Amino acid sequence: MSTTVAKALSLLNFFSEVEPELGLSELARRSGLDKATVHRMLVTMCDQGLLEQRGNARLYRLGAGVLRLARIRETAFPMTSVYQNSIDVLSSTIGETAHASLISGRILATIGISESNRGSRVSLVAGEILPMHSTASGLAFLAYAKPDFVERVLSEPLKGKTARTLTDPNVIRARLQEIRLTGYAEADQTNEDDVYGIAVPVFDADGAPGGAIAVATPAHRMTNDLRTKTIAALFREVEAVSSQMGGHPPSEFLQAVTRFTQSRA
Amino acid sequence: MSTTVAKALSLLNFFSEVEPELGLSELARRSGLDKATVHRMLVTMCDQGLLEQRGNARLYRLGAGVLRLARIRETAFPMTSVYQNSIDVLSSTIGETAHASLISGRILATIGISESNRGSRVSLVAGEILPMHSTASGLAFLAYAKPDFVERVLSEPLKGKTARTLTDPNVIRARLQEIRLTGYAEADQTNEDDVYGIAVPVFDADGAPGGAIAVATPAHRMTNDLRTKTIAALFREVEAVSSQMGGHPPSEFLQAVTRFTQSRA
DNA sequence: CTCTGTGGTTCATTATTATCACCATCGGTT
DNA sequence: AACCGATGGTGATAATAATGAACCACAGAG
Repeated sequence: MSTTVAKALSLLNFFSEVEPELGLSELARRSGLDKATVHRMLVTMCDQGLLEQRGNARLYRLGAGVLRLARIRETAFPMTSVYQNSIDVLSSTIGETAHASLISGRILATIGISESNRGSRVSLVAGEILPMHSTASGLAFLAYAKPDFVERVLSEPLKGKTARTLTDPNVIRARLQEIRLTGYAEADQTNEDDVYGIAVPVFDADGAPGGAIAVATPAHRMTNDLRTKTIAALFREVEAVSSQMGGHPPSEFLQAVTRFTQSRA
Repeated sequence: MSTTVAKALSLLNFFSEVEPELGLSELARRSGLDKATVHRMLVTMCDQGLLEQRGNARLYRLGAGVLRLARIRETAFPMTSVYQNSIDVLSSTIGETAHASLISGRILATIGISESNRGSRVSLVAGEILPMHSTASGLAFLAYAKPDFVERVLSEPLKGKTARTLTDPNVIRARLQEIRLTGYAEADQTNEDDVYGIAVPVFDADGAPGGAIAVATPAHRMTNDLRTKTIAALFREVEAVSSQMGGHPPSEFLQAVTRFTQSRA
């Protein structure tokens, strides 16, 4: 994080669906960097198209450059379309909100959402960053991530999002071991009150986790039946996604899936 | 361009639909930067999610971070969807390939393509950067851009893409004046042989040009009839796009449109 | 009219960055 | 095998670019 490029790019993480425009002082405050420093970075990022200034207004927003880059990536390596397909299936069959996330550097980024059409449902914001330790998706990813990646995450301070969030690294390590045995991760109100999440990792061609797909349910609505139904659906879709993108889940994961399906029969 | 952040971000411009993955040495060569420098930049950009390394392979490609950023921008300020709609209409009514581009920093980036379904048609690559001086879109944009922007573009060396490319700044300035009078720009094989482009600028809420929409036709197929038909369609769509996005074309442009429609009646 | 916030600028100091040389590895040739 | 020319990647030092405090100008609130 000591490089200037990293500092500049980290400014991009402050933009979100709910705050798509930010001012100079605001960004300086949040990043902890000097106003002059931030200003220079913003100007160069505008110059490169990653950001742009709202006409007369002084606020900054994400620029057209990100649209172009995303388009290049998506035409060369279609992933959002594949994931979107699967989470659409999930939300319609389960009747709850589903979402997909991909590892982006060291953070997990939501890249697809499919909300259920029920009146009461979990609502998510596009492009949100999922905490690794408190979300089902994060835990599912961590369980299969490289050990040094896991340790880097666990060495950082783990924010308690709710009263039930796991913040003890040792407890989390034990949890990851459980997840490796079952193949899926659960987050019962550990990231947000009243939200029960179940997630499954998605793997790339090298057997490394590339992200996760998940279903988020209002906690009070979760039953044992819905739980097994959701897990089965997630396993089905992770299989579909893997085959479409040439992913190769590790044998450890495939065995867990087999155990689950056999125990149901 | 002297700042390190700009140098790092400029590396992103070497990725394209046809070359979605690039190696360290290749990027160093094209950028003219030192290998070690480029390597450090690539590592930090990977760390920030803008890039990622293809598993075991050494090549770098655009990361999931750009997908996330694009999603945030698109949900907050939907533009690609609006543009896509218009160019779909264009390509189907005219029967030729249409595309849309947005200003991204100092470059014009293709963010939407709608190819015609004819056997012989102009084919475009997604995410391509359009030269300002040799494409119809570029000229249409320049004609309404701020003078200092125009001069900055014209002060750089202008590459002759074909035998017919305009490279003399003074000739181009005169051309921009003509475009302001007519409201549309034409590029008869000035960017690519056998390609005849017609473009119209799109304006944002402040009356500044934000991009362009264009129709590209195989040059041999262009007739006076097709020409006027295309221009009329472009004017219709730029009006549609403007109203949907709250754009405000300057009076100079609106007058040119009026002159065109009256001359047809 | 002050007070406090904003976006933006300047410039001496300092810390980051660029550069060179280097190493390990791979694949094809001789 | 030995060689060659690529490749990706690494470290130390010289050179450069980043930093941060103080500074404007402006706008809205009291």
